Amino acid sequence: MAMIDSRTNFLALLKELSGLELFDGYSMAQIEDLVRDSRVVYTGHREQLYRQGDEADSFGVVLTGAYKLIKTSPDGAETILHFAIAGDVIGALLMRAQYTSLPVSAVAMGPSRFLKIPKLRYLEEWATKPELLMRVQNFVVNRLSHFRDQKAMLKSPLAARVAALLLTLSDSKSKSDQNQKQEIPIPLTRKEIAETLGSSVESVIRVMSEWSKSEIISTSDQQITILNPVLLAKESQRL
Amino acid sequence: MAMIDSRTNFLALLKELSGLELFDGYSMAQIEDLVRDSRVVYTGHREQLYRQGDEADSFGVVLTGAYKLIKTSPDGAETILHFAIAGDVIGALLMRAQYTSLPVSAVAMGPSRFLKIPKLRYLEEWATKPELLMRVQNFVVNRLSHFRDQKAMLKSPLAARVAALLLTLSDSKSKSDQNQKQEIPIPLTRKEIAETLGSSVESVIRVMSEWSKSEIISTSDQQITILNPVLLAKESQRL
DNA sequence: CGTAGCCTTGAAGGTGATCAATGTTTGTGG
DNA sequence: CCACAAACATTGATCACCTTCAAGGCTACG
Repeated sequence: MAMIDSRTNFLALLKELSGLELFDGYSMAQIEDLVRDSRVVYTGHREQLYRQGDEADSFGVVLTGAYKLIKTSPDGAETILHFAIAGDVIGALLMRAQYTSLPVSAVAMGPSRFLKIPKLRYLEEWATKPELLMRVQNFVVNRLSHFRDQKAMLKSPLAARVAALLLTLSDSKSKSDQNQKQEIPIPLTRKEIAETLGSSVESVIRVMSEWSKSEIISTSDQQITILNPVLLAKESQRL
Repeated sequence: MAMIDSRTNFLALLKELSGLELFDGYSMAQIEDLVRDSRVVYTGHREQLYRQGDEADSFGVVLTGAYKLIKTSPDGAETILHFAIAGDVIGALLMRAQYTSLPVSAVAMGPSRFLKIPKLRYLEEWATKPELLMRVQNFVVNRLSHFRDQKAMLKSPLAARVAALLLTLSDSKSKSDQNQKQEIPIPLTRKEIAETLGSSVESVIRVMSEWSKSEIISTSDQQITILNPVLLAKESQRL
């Protein structure tokens, strides 16, 4: 179950927050104001942080681990809309006006920590600071940009779309965009890849096992490693 | 060619702007501050308002008509990402930081008018007003929400996706969501529908001519009318 | 030790893309 | 105002990519 830790060394938390892009340049005191009344939530693997349809009464930041944002169709099919990794902001755009219900669920991928900030805090503190609003927008812009890229690849064969997804996810870190091998920073199942691309598990598996054979990628557990980014990039351009 | 009208009755323009959702509740004087140095741009059918890759040095509001936001792939394929109708804000999220190049092109669908506001104005006026930023965010949220809905339908048959698109576009107006027939407020070709859904013209035509025969929709020129919204909604739910 | 989640492989079948050809409407320049 | 080009709509035939269905193995976990 999700556990709430209200007693964690508060100073340590502030320090952790000040390392995030979102709060870059803010003083500890300022950050303290912004996250007052917030709580750190621990979620285990596959545990729900937010449930689609519930009232949107908080937003927050991913501290460690990752969450997938899922939309569940009436017929039970699930679509993954976004992978939120550490530093990512979730739900901020819903914090306005009256009642809003969550358009998606958030589910942890592996043990993760999330800083849950109450809606009131947003309305009173965040929403009055243009600089902060702009920073939040940054995250939205990134998400929009992913949507754009994925939509533009709708007519490409599945292999190209999978390749592009893997490259994007590894780029998130973009430590060294050399021809070196790159790890994908989140544990990712074939099913999740399929649900992200609107495809079927089996098809994704067929595509990826080819790459495993030709040593373009390798998987152990659910850690995918891109062994040959150059070849994978070539795959992503296939017509 | 695009024409710029810097002498239009300025008062009339202000009045027009004050009728937009974006400026709802703002005084003429306030609006005047926000749009100082802006120009009304006239674009003809199929004419480009913005070109993908160009520098993002302005943003703005659609006054009349409509624009489609297109992403062109290196291989020449075009994907339509968004239909911006009157009142919609375009490009605002790009108005920050240093240099940014436009991720999409904007092309007029029929004769349209656009209020082009210089980047500087955004940075100095808009970006300092939380209330205004939140309003702009509203438009982004809507766009995100469309992306979500479309992505969630990726596994549905083409007919369902076309139906959903038509319903969404007619809902934009959402004057009366009765079972009455509804007009789609923008001239729309089958090719554009295909490019929106990542499909082919021929397939879209096959789907839609069925509906024409069964009197669910009708087309004259490029004006599509939904004759039977209920049946079309049923189509959109087909597995 | 049994269930649940994940991975894999094979076979069959369908949806929709592609190619090709033609009609229709719109727009443009002589 | 006519002729020609460009954009749009349509229909048919073929075929590939993926989905679906089925069955089995593997690992983790209570």
